[in-house]
Amino acid sequence: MRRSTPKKRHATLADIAASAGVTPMTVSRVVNGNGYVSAETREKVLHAVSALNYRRNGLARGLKRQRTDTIGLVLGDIANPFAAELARAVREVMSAEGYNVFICVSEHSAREDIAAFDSLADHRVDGVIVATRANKLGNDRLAELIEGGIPVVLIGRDFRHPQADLIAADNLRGGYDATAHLISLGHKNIGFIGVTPTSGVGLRRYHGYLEAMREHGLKADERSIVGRAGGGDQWPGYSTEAMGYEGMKKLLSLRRRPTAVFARNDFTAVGAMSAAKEAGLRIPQDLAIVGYDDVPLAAHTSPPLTTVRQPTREQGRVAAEALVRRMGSAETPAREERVMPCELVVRASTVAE
Amino acid sequence: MRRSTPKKRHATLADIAASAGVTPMTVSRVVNGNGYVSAETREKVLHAVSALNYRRNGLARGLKRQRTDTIGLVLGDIANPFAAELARAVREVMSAEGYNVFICVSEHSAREDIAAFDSLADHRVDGVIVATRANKLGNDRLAELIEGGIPVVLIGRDFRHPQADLIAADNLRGGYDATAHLISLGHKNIGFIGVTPTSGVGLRRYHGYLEAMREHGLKADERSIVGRAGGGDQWPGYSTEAMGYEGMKKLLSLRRRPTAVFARNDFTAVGAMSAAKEAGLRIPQDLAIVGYDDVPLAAHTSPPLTTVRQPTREQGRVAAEALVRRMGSAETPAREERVMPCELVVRASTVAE
DNA sequence: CCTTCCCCGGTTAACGTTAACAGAAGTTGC
DNA sequence: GCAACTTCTGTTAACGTTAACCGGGGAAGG
Repeated sequence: MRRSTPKKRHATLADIAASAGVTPMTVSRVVNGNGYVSAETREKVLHAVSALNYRRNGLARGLKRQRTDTIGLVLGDIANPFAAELARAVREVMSAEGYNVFICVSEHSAREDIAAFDSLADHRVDGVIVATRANKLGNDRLAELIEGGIPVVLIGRDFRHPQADLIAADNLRGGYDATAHLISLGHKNIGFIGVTPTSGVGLRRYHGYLEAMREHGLKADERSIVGRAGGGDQWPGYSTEAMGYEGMKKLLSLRRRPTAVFARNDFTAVGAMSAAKEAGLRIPQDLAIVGYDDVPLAAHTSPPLTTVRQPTREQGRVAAEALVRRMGSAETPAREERVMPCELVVRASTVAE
Repeated sequence: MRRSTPKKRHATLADIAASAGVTPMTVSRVVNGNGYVSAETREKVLHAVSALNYRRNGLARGLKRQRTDTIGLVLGDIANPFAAELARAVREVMSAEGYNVFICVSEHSAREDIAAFDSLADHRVDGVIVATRANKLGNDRLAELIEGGIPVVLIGRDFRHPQADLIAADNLRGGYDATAHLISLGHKNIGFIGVTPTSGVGLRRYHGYLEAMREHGLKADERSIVGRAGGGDQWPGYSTEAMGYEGMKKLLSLRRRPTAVFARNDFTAVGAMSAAKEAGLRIPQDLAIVGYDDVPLAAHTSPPLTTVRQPTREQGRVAAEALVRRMGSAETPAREERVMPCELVVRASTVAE
């Protein structure tokens, strides 16, 4: 038998007050645990609270108190272990400080970026941590929010604003180190998977790659740099095994195929490995591969993947602490920037054991 | 030079109204695009809006309107491609319906589960989709919320409530099929990685495994069932390569080691593969492995992983649609349950090519 | 006994928005 | 010419909470 029940309205302070024979103010004191209330009154109130299944209204509360004890975290891609780790670190700090964390996902689209900012701003979160990639429209809206008075901290988003802190890993250096590592192994023809040369602006690790090639007198052949086709949105923004797989296939079809490949991240690297093995190449003897991020998976590929570890947890922690500071101060503090070092992790995908 | 700027207060309707020489109500009409406003007045108002960088206060608005056009999505583990895909599907439907989605992460802890529910309830979201694993405390709080009138839809959470819909994949059948597949290949000694036999209650795919073994007259040896050590929280809830790796090591040390393994999910399977290869075993000749979820990675392991695909996107979509229906109806509709079929995907980790 | 301080609880007035209603001016229809 | 309707704007009163203030009763201290 299927039945519908009429919808209930939420109990309010006034309902509890009436039921307990006190004023709403007294109930407020009880549920918030501040002010003086006699044990007897508290008892009565708590009884009514649980009898009526009362939950305080955060909207009214936030409106009155002018704060919500909530922050927003904007992520580009939730499927990414990097984002997950970041979120975990942010949450740890914020929980300890008494804040809730609401996560919004932008899927790496400027439009969704803006939608996320707006929706968080509308809800009057006390602050926002933004960890999505930079884009013009998003930056503009972000500037508006910041100038409107919302504390903002950026993680790895290439956007400077005098009133927002920026935390980032040193991806330029990481990309440089990864490439230099391959060069030191004797590789001269090194490919890059994960960005189209014409639109790779802003991808730091790609620029690190270019810099290392140039500094060592090597040519970064445009044909050895592959990424999403036509700059379109064929792949969901960040990174996929599919992108690495397709990219590698393209590289393998070149007349002078690279002897080493630097992939923009570990998943792309895994896809590339898969394509290489399918073509009968041995790793690292026939082809050396480097990834980026050191996701848990990287230690368990075969062979295990050489990669660049970024201090994910630390970035999250530092960003959260910066935001707490920013939210706590009556003035808007001046901008701070922290660039944190990455670390090359050498495994068997570049150096045979 | 470092400088602090004094914090700004947000402009309100009244500020705009004063600046444009109209009443707040008129401004409200302009920013919400309803009611009649002359073109001339609208122009004046919009001018003031952008000049003062006005953003409407969602708290006040929500308080007055008794709705926030926002829903909450509670996930257990954000690092998981399954969760990511789910979130994407939910967001797609919800965006189209005009709702924002705020995501909360519980890290598979009952306490965080409750914290997430409370924080969403406090913010008076219009509805909640819960995709975390069941636990007693969380279920109890969830029941309170539901009975308090918040529309709730569950995804894959083993908890029945007469006023909440439940969407789930048929993990029992999936686990059965995976195991039956191994049995049909001639395996008799089949291990399971990802659950401790004593506390594996509620993990459907594990029960599917047990059922298949029993039905085919095979014994599921307790020593061949491995999971987190001591039921503690050594691994972050869900699944990791590390768990699969350690679990496999344990299985390999048995006197009668299994010839096939069913892992609770793909990441666990990858870890297991890594340990098996390290021990010099060939897959699938010496050891067959099946995973679960069919994450993008699964097609790119070596060998590619046999796994069970669940209709992730569909679950998200169906759940979102159910929630929309639930939020839209004046009555609280009766419970609906949808169990969606899984599909065995055979690859080279069980059957050599 | 009088001051001072601590408890305990009530009263008032917002916080920023919008639903509901009211009214004025112009327009249409017959 | 008058009713009925449309267009525009303003007024009022919440939505549910809490900061700030007020006051009475009792205990403590001189």
